[in-house]
This record gives sequence, C-alpha cells and structure tokens, in this order.
Amino acid sequence: MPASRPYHHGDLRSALLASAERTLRTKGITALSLRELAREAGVSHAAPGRHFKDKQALLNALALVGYDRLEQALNAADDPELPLEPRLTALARAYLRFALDNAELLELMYARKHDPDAHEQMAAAVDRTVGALERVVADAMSRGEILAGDPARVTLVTGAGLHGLASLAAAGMLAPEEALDSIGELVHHMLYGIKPR
Amino acid sequence: MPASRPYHHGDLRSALLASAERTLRTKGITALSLRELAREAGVSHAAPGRHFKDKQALLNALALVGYDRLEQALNAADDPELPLEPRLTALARAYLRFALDNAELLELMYARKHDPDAHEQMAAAVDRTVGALERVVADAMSRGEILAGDPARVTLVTGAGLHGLASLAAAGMLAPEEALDSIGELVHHMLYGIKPR
DNA sequence: CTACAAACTTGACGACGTCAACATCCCGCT
DNA sequence: AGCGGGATGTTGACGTCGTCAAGTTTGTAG
Repeated sequence: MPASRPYHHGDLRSALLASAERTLRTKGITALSLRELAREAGVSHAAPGRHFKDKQALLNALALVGYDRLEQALNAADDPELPLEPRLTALARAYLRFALDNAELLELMYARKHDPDAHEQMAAAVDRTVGALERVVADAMSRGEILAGDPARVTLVTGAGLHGLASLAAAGMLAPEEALDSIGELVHHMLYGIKPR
Repeated sequence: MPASRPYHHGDLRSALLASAERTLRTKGITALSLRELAREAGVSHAAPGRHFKDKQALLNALALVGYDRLEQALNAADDPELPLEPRLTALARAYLRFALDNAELLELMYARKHDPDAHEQMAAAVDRTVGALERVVADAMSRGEILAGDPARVTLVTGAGLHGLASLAAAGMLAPEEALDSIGELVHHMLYGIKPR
C-alpha cells in the first residue's frame, strides 16, 4: 500500500479493507461488522461511514480488490508460448488455487449485487478478469488449435467449466486435492470431449 | 421430514421457511430477519428460536429445501429413454431454469457452511442432487456412448460445466437468454470437445 | 492567515439476535 | 379420567449493530 498517512489519521480506507479481508478469512462474513473494523483501526464507530456509505459498499469494494488480485494471478499464470492444453491447464490451476486460498472472498465476489451501479463495476471487473481466458481462446483459434467459431461462445463454455470447478471447490463441496487432481482431466475433456473418437 | 404437524398455533416451522423464502426472493438476504418472519407469522419475536436454534440454522434448513426442490426438478427432467446428448441437454436446461428462477436461494445453497454438522447435511443433499447426473453418465457409459473410465470423474467434469453455467447465470454475470442459448453449445462441447476432429 | 472542506467524534435511535424466566397447551401414562 | 412433563409460545431484557445528525479537528487552497 502506497503512502502511509497522507492524512489526519492515516489511510483509513485501506486499513478498513485490509482488516475486513482478514476478518472475512478468519471469522466469516457474519462476524464482520463496521464497528469492529473501526475498533481494530483505532477510530470511532462512525468513521467508516466517511469512506463507505454503506456496509454493502465496503463489501463491494472488497470484492473489487478480489477481482484485481485474481486478474493479476491469472495474467501471471498465462504463458502465451505454451500449446493450448498446458496453457489452459496452467490457467485453470491458477484459478483453482485462488479459489481455494480465498474461498470466502470469492463467495463475496460471486455474490449478487442489488445496487445497479455496483453491478456495473462488478461486471467490468469480471470482464477484465476473463480477459486472460479470452486471449487464450483467441490465440488458439488463430493458430487453428481449436475449431473456428465465435470466440466469445467458446470462452463462455470454457469459462463455465473452470468456474464450476473452482466454485465447487470454494464452496467446500469438493475436497481440495480432488479438485486439483481433476484439473488435467477437466481441461482434457474440454478439448477432446467425453465421447469416443 | 420430521413431519411437523399442526399444533397449538399451526405449523410454525414451515410457515417460517415459506415466509423466509418469499422474503429472500423479494427483498434479498440482507432484509431477512427472524423478528420480521415472526411478525409475518403472527407470533412473538422469540418464537422462531423454538424451531431454529440460530438464524443460520433457519438458513441451512432453507438451503436443504432448495436442494430437495432442485433434486425433484432434475429427476423430473431426466428421460432415460433419450440418447445422451438430448438427455444431457434436458438436464442442463432444468438446472439452468432452476438457477434463474431461484437465484437468491441458490446463492444460499452454495454458501459455505461453518457448522460441520450442517456441512455434512449439505454434502448429503448435494450428493442426492447430483444423483440424476450420475445416472446419466453411468447409463451412457454402459451403453458405450462415452469413453469408459471412472464414472465419478466424468460426472465431476460434466457437473462442473453445468454448475459453472448456472452459477454465472444466477450471479447475474450472464444474461438469462444468453445462458439459455448457450446450453446446446455447452453440452455439445462437453461431448465432442473444442478441438477439430 | 483565513476560510473551507475533508476526516473524524459524539451521541442517539431503532432494529436485530439471543437468552432466561414464565405461561400455555398437547399427549402419554397410570 | 386426570395428571404431569415436555413441547410450544410469550415477555422482557441485554448487548451489538448500522445509520444518521450535529459538532469538532485538521490539512490545505486561496
């Protein structure tokens, strides 16, 4: 975090977000209260209201932080030099790792937003995050590694598979090892299907 | 279920669950309070405590109701006579329809449970729900419609795809029509892959 | 240096979840 | 038949919470 205390009492906004993420991770979302965050930051109970109009506004901001980090992780994991299958596998592995390491945060990111303004921001963040996958599909298509067609459609179908696996793992419906072990198979099946050739 | 029969004041437990689902659907989960539910049921503010030890306990029970209904919908949509592709498509369509019609409830069903006891119940419900898909895969395998292998693995990979699409749609990250339009393509790609043959 | 706006405090309000103590009513047992 | 226990519902209270309005401090622009 840049600039420690540009202001009167420090960078409260960032402190609140960091504290919120810690609480989310350790005690769950039900145990997250603005007043408790204020206490941890050493400010009065109403101070958070200066930076987030709502509790929901703080949660939305936290979700955006999550998308930023996920996007970074995916971009870092993407090696354009690789052939399609290992390239997709690496991307899937990065997504799954993020999901397992940030299950509660991911739940927040997936959560339905009621404020249309927030929904718009979230949609933009999702688009940015999906960018890595879109590039992989577009590259593969231009190299003839996959069937020609609408790249957006193929991205959607592929993304649904990755998202589903990560989502199941984050929700605890899948043991982490089982999820990790399934990555290769998932990608392989996405490429070759499950019918005999 | 533990057949709650009419009693002194009626079947409060079911009334609370029904009311909770209605509120969840119309006003979102943040607007759901035990006291409000009690008011709607015409009982005192502490009465719900007799049937649900916790607010979370009520939410868990509601999630289980959701799994029951989803399981029913999937079983009703499964026609074992159909060949694999249309059979899978019908199943996917049913799942997606449920997700679009019960987005908030689905979010609750996916939500991470902290109580290990509740988690166990939830896992059992998921297993029951996945049953329909497992049957499809097992049948297809025994008929030679798909490659031989571990049915559980194929079910997982297939389920991840369906779950991902439904999850994206329920979270509002996908327009409902777009999701519905993608079903055929999703299933087709799951069967045949995205690589040229 | 002054005045303004941003950052924070204080105090209050109503709503909430939960608990303990009490009241009421059903049902099985003798 | 009637009695007693246990399930169901009520009342009141406690502490916490989100949010707002009004006041206070502090950095900074003019």
